[in-house]
Order: sequence, then structure tokens, then C-alpha cells
Amino acid sequence: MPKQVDHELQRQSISQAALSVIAAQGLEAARLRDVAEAAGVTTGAVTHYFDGKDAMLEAALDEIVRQMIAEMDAAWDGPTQDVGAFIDSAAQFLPIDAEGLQGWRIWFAFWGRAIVDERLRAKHRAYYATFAARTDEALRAAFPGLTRATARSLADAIIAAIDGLGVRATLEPDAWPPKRQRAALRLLLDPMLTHATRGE
Amino acid sequence: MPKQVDHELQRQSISQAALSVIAAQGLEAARLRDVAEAAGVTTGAVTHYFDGKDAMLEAALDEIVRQMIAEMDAAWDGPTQDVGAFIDSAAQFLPIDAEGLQGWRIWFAFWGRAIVDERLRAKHRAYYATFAARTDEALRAAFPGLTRATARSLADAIIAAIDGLGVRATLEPDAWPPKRQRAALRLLLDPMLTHATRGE
Amino acid sequence: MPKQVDHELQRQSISQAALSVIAAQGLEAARLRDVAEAAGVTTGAVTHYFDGKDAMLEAALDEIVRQMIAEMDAAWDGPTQDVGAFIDSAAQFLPIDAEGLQGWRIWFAFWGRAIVDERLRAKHRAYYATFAARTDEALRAAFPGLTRATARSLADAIIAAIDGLGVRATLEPDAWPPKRQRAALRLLLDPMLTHATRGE
Amino acid sequence: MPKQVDHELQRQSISQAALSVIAAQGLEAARLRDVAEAAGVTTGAVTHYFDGKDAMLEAALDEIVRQMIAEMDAAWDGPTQDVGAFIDSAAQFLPIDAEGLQGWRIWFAFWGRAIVDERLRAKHRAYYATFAARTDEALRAAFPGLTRATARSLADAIIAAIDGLGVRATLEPDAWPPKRQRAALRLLLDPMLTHATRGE
DNA sequence: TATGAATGAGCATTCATTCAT
DNA sequence: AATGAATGAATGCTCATTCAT
Repeated sequence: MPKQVDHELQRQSISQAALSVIAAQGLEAARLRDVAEAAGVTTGAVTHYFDGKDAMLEAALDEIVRQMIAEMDAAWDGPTQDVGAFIDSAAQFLPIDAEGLQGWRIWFAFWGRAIVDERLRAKHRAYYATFAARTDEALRAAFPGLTRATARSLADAIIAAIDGLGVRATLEPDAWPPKRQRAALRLLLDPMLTHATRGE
Repeated sequence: MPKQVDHELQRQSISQAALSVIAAQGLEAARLRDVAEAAGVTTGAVTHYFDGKDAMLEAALDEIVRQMIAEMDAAWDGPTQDVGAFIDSAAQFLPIDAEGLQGWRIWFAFWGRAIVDERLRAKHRAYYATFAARTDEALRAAFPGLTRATARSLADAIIAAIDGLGVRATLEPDAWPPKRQRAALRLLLDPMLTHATRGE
Repeated sequence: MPKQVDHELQRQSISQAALSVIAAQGLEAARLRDVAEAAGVTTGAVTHYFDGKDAMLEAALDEIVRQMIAEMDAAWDGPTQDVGAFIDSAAQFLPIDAEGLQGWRIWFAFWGRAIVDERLRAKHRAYYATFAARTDEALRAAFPGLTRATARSLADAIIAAIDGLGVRATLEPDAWPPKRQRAALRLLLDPMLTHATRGE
Repeated sequence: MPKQVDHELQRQSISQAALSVIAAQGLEAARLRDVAEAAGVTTGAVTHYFDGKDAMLEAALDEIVRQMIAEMDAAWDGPTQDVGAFIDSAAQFLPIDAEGLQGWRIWFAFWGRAIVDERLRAKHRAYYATFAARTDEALRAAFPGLTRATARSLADAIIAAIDGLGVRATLEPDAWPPKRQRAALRLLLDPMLTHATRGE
């Protein structure tokens, strides 16, 4: 009988290994061999589970997004009835700890490639749509008075604020400790959300 | 006497060619040959003016930043006595036209590499310091009542807002026409700046 | 299971191919492709077994020395109780046949590089130490009355005589047929050895 | 009027520069630019005076040989009526000082190339013929009783002894100080010359 | 006479991919 | 299912050579 192997588990294991390599060496320096070695398999095994390198990288991107969305769901789970609490929840998406920073580094690496890769760009579109939808839901849950249009615009703005600060904090991690990131996020979002929810 | 050649001009010409190639194909797909061809010279000439490919790419990054700072100086040059006008000026940094979008694509490509390249990271730090200083000056010129600390924090927040929206608009250019970008920027910055300058 | 390959055997096969190429074209004209072709593999296979070109060349040097030492052991194996027989044995190291000439040509090629390559120089030192030790042993076996110091000096002198004649015969193979080489070796070594062993 | 330049002087100056570069970096690492820089001119000037790189290297070889022959003439000039004095004169050709060592390093470098370069091999043949003739003359001047045939054979043997020790001392300069070189040369040549000149 | 900018063929090297086992 | 030996196309880089000035 052939060895019983859980295909999906192996794929996920290799994807995770790819993420480690990308975070450590960057996307273009990530060689198939490095990923295979990190996963404890050979290059042949990687090409066995993925249809080439690009497919493997896409799977790695899917994996990191899966993790990001899971974190997002957990973050929006808490009580966010007021503006301050809402912003505190949003701040969890910033690169405020080692794990978060690693996620951002990987996310970053894919941006550069998405510019010239239509498949990746499509994935990014889909992921941002998910992010926006989740944020929109959270907003309307926290501030029931918001109109659909306003909530949608606010969601985009919140995502932009997080991305913009994330960029800066990822490029200059030493100069942007969690405290500074949170303060900057509050400075941006507090007036906007306060103003938007004033009428309630 | 040999042919008289302006070294700096040739370097700039090749750097500019590199920028075109990077915008078109991405950073890692930019081959020395492509750049040479785009510049109308041979690969030998490129290595004659730059100490290898990495040095050439760095020069290209320097060039794009030089252009960005020049645009920035021009943008902040106009009258920005009120919040609305100030935001309109800031909106010029967004990828609202073809040229701007190309700049963002290039800027993007370097982010991914800066993560694992200390030299590039240092350059980014320096460039963000310049951006922040310029924005800070513009803020204090437009709103003299701002304290130094407030102006500095606001500058960081403004840069983050621009970066965050720029990321989104560069990844999804079709979904983010200039109008939507400007609206999102206003939504983020207007409450913040209005609140910060209220006391004046 | 992958194809079973004897690493060491493959390395030796490629090293041997490298030696052929070096003998035919010289050291600096020996391209990786030529070696690969001579070994019946591709350049990729060569870099698979050796860590670059220099490592391959070093392995080739090791291989030729291995062969030289094996020949040396065989040469000193015969009966060498008198000066004439001893010199006849030593003469076997001269480029007196096609195989020997090829070995000298290769040995030559590495001398020129050893001058500026510390690794190669170290290898040469080690090899000459081996040659000297082997010759020293053979001397004391043939002429038991020799003191250690005398035997060591004689060994150096014998090696120098062989090297000096080898140089000449390798550069001017047509003018130095085996007979002339042997005569010159005898002219040099016979008086020295006769004088050194006279007291016995 | 054009600048007056002594062609032959410039050629010699560049050849000398080439020798310095070869001694320092080896023959194959000697680039045209290095030689030009060492001579204080540009690459264009080098190709102006020599018909390409190989021609320049040949000129450098001619130059070193010219110097070697001049030294040889000076060495054989002294009184060499007895065997000891003759060997002392011969010892001057060994790499016993910095200048001599540099000459040997260069001489070495050309050996490796001469193997596969017919032009260089022809030059070597001619040079060795000159060396042999000079040594032959010196022998017959010092020991008038020698027959022509004997003197010629002894000259070859002497040259071989010098070459063999020169090889060793050039490859292992630290282990072969002048004293050791001279002792080895005496060990080889004294019995041979004493025996050959006994009948007088 | 001399410059040095520019060429472009040639090189080692890298690495995703293939496939016999 | 998994190995890893071998491939070979692609790339950056070197450097002798050319030539307009």
C-alpha cells in the first residue's frame, strides 16, 4: 500500500514554509530549494504538490491572506460600540508585533509583483474586497446609524489608513514602535469617525 | 581627444530608461539588456556608467525620488491657506494621472526589495524624512498656529493617508479613478485637519 | 527512488575530463563548457558536483597529483640497490612518454596560477612535501648508510633535477627525446649520488 | 607640430609596466587596463603601441628575457677559474633576492601559456638556446680542457638544476631562503663539475 | 599622438523544471 | 509519493577592441 499522505496538509505545510522564506529573504530571493528545505522536503516534492513555482507562490499568498482574514474576524469580534474601541480593534492590523510585521513584509513583497502580474492583481482585488466588506460590517455593527454609502467610504478610508501606516512601520520598524503607530492611527481615524457618527 | 560625453547626463538617461522598464515589467523582470535597449545603448555602456545592476537600480530609485520631491515642491507652492486647498494640494501626490501612476508602480516595486536590502531601506528612510519635512513646512506655512509637535504628527498622518490610498489605487487603478481617490483623501484628512486647526 | 549515482565517481570523471581539456588547451582556455562536453555532461552537471569553476580546477589538480603519487609509488617499488638503478627509477618521472608529457603540461599550467593563488600554493607545498618524503624513503631504502640530513638534501636535489629537466623537455619535447632526458639526469645525479654514497 | 615621442621608449615603458602587473596579479589576471594604468597611459595608448594584448605580452616577455640575459652576461663576467666560483656565479640566477623572485614569477607565468601557444614556445626555445650558449661559453672559458660535447651537456644540466631549484624556491619562497638554494645548487653541481673537470 | 566612450562576444553562474528510478 | 541528478535557457558581468574626436 502506498504511503498515505494528506495532500492538503502537505500543501499547507509547504505554503507556510514559503512564507517563512519570503519573510526572511524576500520574494525574488526565495528559491524553490529554500522553500523545499524549509519544509523539510525536496524540490521534487514541491513541484509534485504545486504546478511550478508561481503556483506555489500563489498558494503562499492565499495562505497569508487566509491568516489575515482569520485575524480580522477575531479582531472585529470584540465590543466596538464607541469610536475609541473601534480604532483599538483596527490597530491590531498594524505591524505591532513580530508576527504582524512578518505578515506585512510578505504582503509587501507581493505588492511589487502584483503590479505586473494580472493573476496576483486579481487576487489582491478579491482580498481587498473581503477586507472592505468585513470592515464595513464591523462599522455598521458598531455604529448602526451609518448609511451604507457612508460605511463603505469609511471602510475604504480605514483600510487606507492602516495600509499607509503599515507601509511606513514596515519600512522603518525601529522608528515606528506600536505606540507611535497607534497614536498616528488615532490621529487619522478619530476625527473622521467622530464626525461621521456625530449625528447619531 | 575622445568624444566629449556628459557623464551625469548619460547616467540620468540610463536611470530614466531603467524607470520605464521597471514601470513596464516590474523590478525583478527588469534585465540589464532591457534597460540598455531602452536607453539606446548596449549592456556594456550600462556597466560602464554604473557599478553593476544593483547600482543602476539604486540610481533609478534616486531619480524617481528626485522627481517626486520636485513635484512635491511644486505642489506645495500654491496657496494653501485653508484645509480644502491644502488637501487639494496633497491630492496631487496620488496616482491620479498616467505619470503619477507610473511613479507609484516604480515606488511600489522598490518597497518589496527594501524589506531585505539594507541600502534600499536606508534610502527609503531618508526619502520619507524629506517628505515629512516638506509636508511639515507646508503645514506650518498654511496653518501658522500649529505647534511643532502637532505639525509633525499631522505630516506623518497625511503621508500615511496618501500612501494608503496610493497603494489601493495603484493595485486597482480601474476601480479608483481620481475622483474616488480625492474623495477618500478628503474623508480622511478634512476632519483631522479641521479639528487640529480649529483653535486658530 | 532517484537514479543512483556514485558522487565520487562522477567527480573523478569530471576531474579527468578537466585534465584532458587543460592538457589540450591550457588552463586559462579551459572553459566550463569544454570540460562538461569532454565529460559527456552539461555545464549544470559540473556546477552540481563542484562549487564553481575554481573548485573544479582544484579537484583536477588533486586528481593529477593523485596519479603522480601513484606512479611514484610504483616507480620506487623496484630494486634500487645501486646508483644506476636508482636514477633509472627517477627517470620515470620525466616526460618520457605521451602520458607523462600530458601530466607535465598540466602540472605546468598550475604553477603559473599558483604564484598568485594562495590555495593552490598551499596545495603545491603539500604535494612537494609528499614527493620529498617518498624520495627520501626510497633513498634510505636503497642506500641505508645515508644520514637523515643527507637523504633529505639529496631528495630535494633529485626533485630539482627532475623538475628542471621536465621543464625543458616539456617546453621543447622534440629537442628532448627520452634518451637525452635520461642522459642529462644521469649526468646530474650520478656524480652526486656516487659521491654521497661513497663511504658505504 | 605633433608631440615628439620616442616610440621605442614608450613601448619599453609599457612592457615594463606589464611585467609589474604580471608579477603582481599573474598573467591571466593582467588586464589591458591594469597595464595601461601602471604605465600611466590609457588603454588606447597601449593598443596604439602594440597590436593587441598578445603582442604586448610578447613584448613583455622579450623585455624580461633581455634583462635576464643582461644579468647573465654580468654574472659570467667574473673570475670563474674553479668549480666553487663557477657555481657561485650560477647561483646568481636563482630567485635569491626580491628582484630575482619577481623575474622568476613572470618567467613562470609564461611557461604555462607557452604550452599551448606556438609563438611563445618558439621564443622559449630561442631563449634557452641563448642561455645554453652563454653557459657553454662560460664553462669553456673557466675550464678550457672541456670538450665541446661535454661542455654542451654540462650547460644543459646546469640550466636544469637552476630551473628545478628556481621552481621550488619560487613556489615556496619562505621555505627556500638563499642559503638553502645555494646549498642545493652546490650539492647538485659540485660533484658533476668536479668529476667532469678532474682530468685537467 | 592620444583619449576614453562604447561595443558585443564570451564567460561562469543560477535555478526552475524534468524525469528515471 | 518522493527523490535528486541532470538539464539548459537566461542573466549579469568582463574586457579586448574599435573609433570618433
